[in-house]
Amino acid sequence: MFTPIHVLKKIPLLASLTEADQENLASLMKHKAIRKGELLFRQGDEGTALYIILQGRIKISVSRRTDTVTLAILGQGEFFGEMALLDDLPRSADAMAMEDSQLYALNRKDFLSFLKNNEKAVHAILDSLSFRLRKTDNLLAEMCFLNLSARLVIKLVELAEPLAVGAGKPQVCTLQISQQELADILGVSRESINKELKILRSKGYVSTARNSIVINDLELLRKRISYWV
Amino acid sequence: MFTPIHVLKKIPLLASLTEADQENLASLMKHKAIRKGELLFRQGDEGTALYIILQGRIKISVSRRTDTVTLAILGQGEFFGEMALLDDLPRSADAMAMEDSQLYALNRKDFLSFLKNNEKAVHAILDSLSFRLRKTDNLLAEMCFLNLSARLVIKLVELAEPLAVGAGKPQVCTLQISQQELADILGVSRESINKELKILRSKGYVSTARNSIVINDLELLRKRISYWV
DNA sequence: TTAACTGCGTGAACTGCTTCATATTTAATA
DNA sequence: TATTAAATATGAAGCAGTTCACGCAGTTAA
Repeated sequence: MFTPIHVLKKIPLLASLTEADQENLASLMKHKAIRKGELLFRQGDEGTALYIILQGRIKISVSRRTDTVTLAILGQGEFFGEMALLDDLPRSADAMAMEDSQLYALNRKDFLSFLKNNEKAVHAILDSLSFRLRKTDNLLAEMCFLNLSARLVIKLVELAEPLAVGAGKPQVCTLQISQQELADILGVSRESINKELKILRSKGYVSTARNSIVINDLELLRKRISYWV
Repeated sequence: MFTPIHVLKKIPLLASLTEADQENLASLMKHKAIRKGELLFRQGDEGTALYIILQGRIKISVSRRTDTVTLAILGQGEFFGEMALLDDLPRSADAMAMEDSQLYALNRKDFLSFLKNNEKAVHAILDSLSFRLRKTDNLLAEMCFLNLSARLVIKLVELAEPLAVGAGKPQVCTLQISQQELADILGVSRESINKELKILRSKGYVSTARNSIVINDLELLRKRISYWV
């Protein structure tokens, strides 16, 4: 069976548990594999479970007609889907796998009784909700205050940050993302993204290819942000 | 002393408490009066207390240079400022009194120990954070999907809803708000709001005056929303 | 009772982003 | 390998909302 206990240990939500409790909880969770492009749930669905990402990336987004706006992209160790369990309202967004992914699913009943017995887990949830609220508020402010050029650079750096671990100079960083996905994240058209990337390319900040953007020097982009923020 | 216990009883956060506990908690809280236009705290401040609104309206907003975007307007019975207490980060926004207001302030230590001893209060906090997160996500989606005409009507109805209690037909409703304030809420310029209001006025939906907008028939506006949403 | 200020009303010019149309390149698959 | 589909590239036209400029009316302060 697939039991990556080393992943569980890294999850803040579960960090407070003893190893025995972790294993115990793990046995309650259902392992779930999902292929790129598949929907885990969609807006309006009843919320039945919380998900923890063992591997892969999950996109949380809201759609209307043909338009889509991406609220978050979550990766290994992060969890999502707890909101509908807490307030008993329908799913507020879609959750889709951006790549083949491995998840743990914890159903409503087990999640709530887990919360009841683990004060630290409650704090982890409170922390995470606070964090997300701050992030969304920020996003809203950015949306109002900054134009696309600025928002794109900020988002590129944000996406690159977790990938740029090495200390080499210059810090090169490859984002596996399509222009359409970037457009959805920033709430603009794909063409606008393309136009902005052209400018960044001409200035040597990035190189682009199909489904990828290479940041040639992350530090340079970081400096560029301070112009606006 | 000013002890509006009838207000406390209506606050979901405290509803689970016995009357004795409510009085006890009330004695821990500091009463605070604040005049229109005064700042309770500003972005970047250290978070020292949670506030409960006894009377008045508090605007939560973020500013940059001369621009402002309003994240929420809170009224009687609502609480705010808990985020910075939960995650120990600086205030993420400004809080300003839109009118002379009466508040209760509960300091960090008392709030956290209150949470520790009241499971239901924890749930109230979780609920409220979930609710706000849903609301902000919605706002972001609206911002991306809808033009100003739509967003303005939606916001007018949202602001009018709590004031329109009577069942008279048509439901008339007066909003005490300036065009600048509306503009800040919707993240657009005052001139744009003025232009849209002119259209709504010409169609008979609203009448306007200095610092006020009268909705002539709330139901009519509600119907108008369904065109877009 | 002026004077100064604040909030509203409005037009003109501008601009950032959208939409549409059309190619081109690259990857998937029959 | 040929065919199809998906992602990128780019320009032209349009439009929603901004900025700036100004006038006006009601409200507050001197």
